[in-house]
Amino acid sequence: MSKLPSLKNLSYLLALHQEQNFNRAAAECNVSQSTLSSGIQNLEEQLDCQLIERDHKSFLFTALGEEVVEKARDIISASEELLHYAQGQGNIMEGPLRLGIIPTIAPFVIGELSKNLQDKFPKLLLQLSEDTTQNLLHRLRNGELDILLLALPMDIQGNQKWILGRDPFKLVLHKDLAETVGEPVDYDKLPDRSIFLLEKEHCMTGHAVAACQLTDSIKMNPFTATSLHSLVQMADARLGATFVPQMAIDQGILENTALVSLKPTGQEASRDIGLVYRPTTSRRQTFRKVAEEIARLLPVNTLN
Amino acid sequence: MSKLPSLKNLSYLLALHQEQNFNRAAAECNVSQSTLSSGIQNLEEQLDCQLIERDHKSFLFTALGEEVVEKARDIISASEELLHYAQGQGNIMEGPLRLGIIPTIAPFVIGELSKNLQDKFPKLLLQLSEDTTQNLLHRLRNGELDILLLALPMDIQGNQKWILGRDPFKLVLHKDLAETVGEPVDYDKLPDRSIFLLEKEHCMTGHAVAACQLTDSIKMNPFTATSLHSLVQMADARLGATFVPQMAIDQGILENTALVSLKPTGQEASRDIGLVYRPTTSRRQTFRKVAEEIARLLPVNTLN
DNA sequence: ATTTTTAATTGGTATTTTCGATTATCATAA
DNA sequence: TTATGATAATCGAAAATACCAATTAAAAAT
Repeated sequence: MSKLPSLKNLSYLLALHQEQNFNRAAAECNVSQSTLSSGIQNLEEQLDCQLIERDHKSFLFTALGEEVVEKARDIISASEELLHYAQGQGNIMEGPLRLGIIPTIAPFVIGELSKNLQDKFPKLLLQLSEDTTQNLLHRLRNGELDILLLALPMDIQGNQKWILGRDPFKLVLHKDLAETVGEPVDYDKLPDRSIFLLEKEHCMTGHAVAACQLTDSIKMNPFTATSLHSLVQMADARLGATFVPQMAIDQGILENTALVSLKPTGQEASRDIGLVYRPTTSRRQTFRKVAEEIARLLPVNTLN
Repeated sequence: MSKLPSLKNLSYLLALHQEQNFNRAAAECNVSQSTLSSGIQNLEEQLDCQLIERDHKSFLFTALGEEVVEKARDIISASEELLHYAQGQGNIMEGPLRLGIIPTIAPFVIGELSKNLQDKFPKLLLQLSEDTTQNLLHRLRNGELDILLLALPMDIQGNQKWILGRDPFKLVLHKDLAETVGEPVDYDKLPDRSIFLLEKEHCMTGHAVAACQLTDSIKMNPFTATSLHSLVQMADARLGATFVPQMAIDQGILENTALVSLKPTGQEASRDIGLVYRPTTSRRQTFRKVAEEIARLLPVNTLN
């Protein structure tokens, strides 16, 4: 049996893949450029294959090299987890936990969540990161993040998920406008172009449109906001109506406004909230406990 | 950041766990006893925890040590897979594939399967192992086997599975006896204690009894056989009736006998055939192709 | 033409790994 | 009680390796 590749060399490869430059990668690993260079050559010899194509000035990862990087990432992160686990004496609720959250969820859960986790698991070091779904998924894959709190349905690529709960959408509008619309909501009574939404980078836009059966509706205004708080301000200025998730309302986003929230048409106008993680993780138990904490904060908890 | 544990030391730990003896473990790893001993100590220092309790003569793995072994196994096998993958230039259908099969499936698929795999993937080295479900699951966990072909439903512990297809049970009896029973089968017309089954180590016994709704029936004979071929011989000797899976009949197990097969009572008298693998594997693609080959050999193919 | 940037190479040093021999401890047999 | 055998830890020397600084080689930028 040939010798296993060393974790050190694999980590050199990962750094090189990330930096795409020997010097920077070497600095990243706190070794000299020559060390990293020969480490990579060493690895190629051991694996008996070409990982990068060199052209005397620059280089390129081969297809096989890219795949080796993928697998190496899993191995390195599993090793890091083992190290951390053992050093924590088997206490799974200890050490850093890097959680990524999309912007239409983050502001309405992180306050309560970090307080509750701090109380229950004081040694857990929660590191939050707010970004779009696509960026978060990329960073999860990279090993830069451990778990993601996303709105579903969504293509989560090769990852696994737990559905934590449901978050209903509410139609939010000025109370004067609400009177002319009445309940149940009849979108036809709204003026054309009077529904404002977030930029399409935010998955909530798609979810709200789908959930409320408004695809291609003339009612929608082409101007898009970058945050829920902007949307609320616009609605409060009588510019029109918008959709706001229940969790934002529960957190008081409508306080000090003249806005009211109505139940939209369609019996299931809601998004699912899910926790997403790599299938190769060895920290399911840790994640599960965090999942339970998050689920308790949601408008509708469906975690079984 | 503290240094990652070396794969070498982790493999020493695994060997020690398997052999429960420093000398044998060292021999297993092709190193001296002192090397292995200090490797373990080294690992304990790096992980900053006690993995084994020593009492100057013998030793015992601590609870934490056992858990570290579990995680280390995943890391080592992922590394082996990476090595193998890269050395095979990314060809996933190459090198050894260790497949475990239960005795009530093995004889009826391995002939065709190994022939087909040999034809399609000549570089794939299929290594078969026949054992009971429980032993196979243990060996899968150990990293001793890569995938298992089992009959389901079954507790497959933390593993993952694909359902490949269905295998109906048939009631098999001597043609003279069959005349007195008639169709549809009425078990009441069979003499008491005239149904013979396999030893209870074989999961097929439970599956057949459940599928045909015969729990605690007075019709069953307490004598149990160790193989399907024995059962068939007994039925042919007019000792009674028995259940035989369709795949065995398709393979001609009833040839040169005076036996007939009848459809048992109960609309779903069948077992599922599933392929089971570790959730941490990185060879899903390889396994999937094997799964497809196996599914094609089953009486009812349900692999989607 | 010169300088800068990049990765590979070289040669020497420091570190780590490994082994064989030895020691210490215990269980068991004589 | 004293040998004997088995075990795991320890020690010191030897071998393997990992690492760095300096250099080279090639290309790109100035």
